[in-house]
Amino acid sequence: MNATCAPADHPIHDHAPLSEATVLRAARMGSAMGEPGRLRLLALLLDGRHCVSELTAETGDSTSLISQRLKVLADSGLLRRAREGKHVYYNLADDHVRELVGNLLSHAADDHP
Amino acid sequence: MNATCAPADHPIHDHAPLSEATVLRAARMGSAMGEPGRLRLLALLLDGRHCVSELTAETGDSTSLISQRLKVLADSGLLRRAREGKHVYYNLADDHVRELVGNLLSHAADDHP
DNA sequence: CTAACATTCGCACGATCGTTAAACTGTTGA
DNA sequence: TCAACAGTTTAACGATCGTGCGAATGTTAG
Repeated sequence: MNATCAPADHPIHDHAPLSEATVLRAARMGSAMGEPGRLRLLALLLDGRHCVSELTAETGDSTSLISQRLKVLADSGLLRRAREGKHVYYNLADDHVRELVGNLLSHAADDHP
Repeated sequence: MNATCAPADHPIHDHAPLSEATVLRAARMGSAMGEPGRLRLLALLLDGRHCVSELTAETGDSTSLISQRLKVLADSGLLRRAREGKHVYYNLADDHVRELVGNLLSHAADDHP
């Protein structure tokens, strides 16, 4: 019945206006970052844009697999795609994403040194 | 054969020393954040600690389900757990995590306004 | 012991991952 | 123009993993 647990201990933060759609979009991004293979691609892309063949060479995975992973990342809004001749270049969507990925990796890095 | 795609266009960023273990830990966190139910819990916890029964009341989900989700979040390193009498309080692990979750949600919020 | 709060177990269902093979798309040279 | 080719994407399939539910099990206070 009674929902209050702590006597009086409410830090009073204002909720950002958290719509359901926002939660879904954020979860999609989190989920996209939440697989080692895709996260490794994001890490490589912190250095700047790369084309699919570069990424296949750097990771050793098949072109098909890399392409599928890139699609998930792009669909979630983390990557942007640009065709240039025979090659397709992928890049982090913006600096906000760059910061997000950087923070995630750095937090994981100095979590248990 | 030839791996170079762009003539000469290398932004020269220094890689953080990105160990495999770091990638796995980061992916685990991303994956934990990557499900709407769990992300909603993280959002609620931005305001400060909450006990399981509070979260159950605020979300309308079953205690069992909330507890399972909290376990995934805690195991990934995002949450800390503290028992206090009959209640178990959960809180974001640290300010780094608070920033991470905040960034993810805010980026998703103003992505497609 | 009982009641309140929380966690864990077993199971069914759906989602996701990687592989293989086929389909596109754009470039190059006869 | 057309055919051959490199680069990339898509489809189909089996295997694996994750999610949520309900029941059973802990844990703590009175």
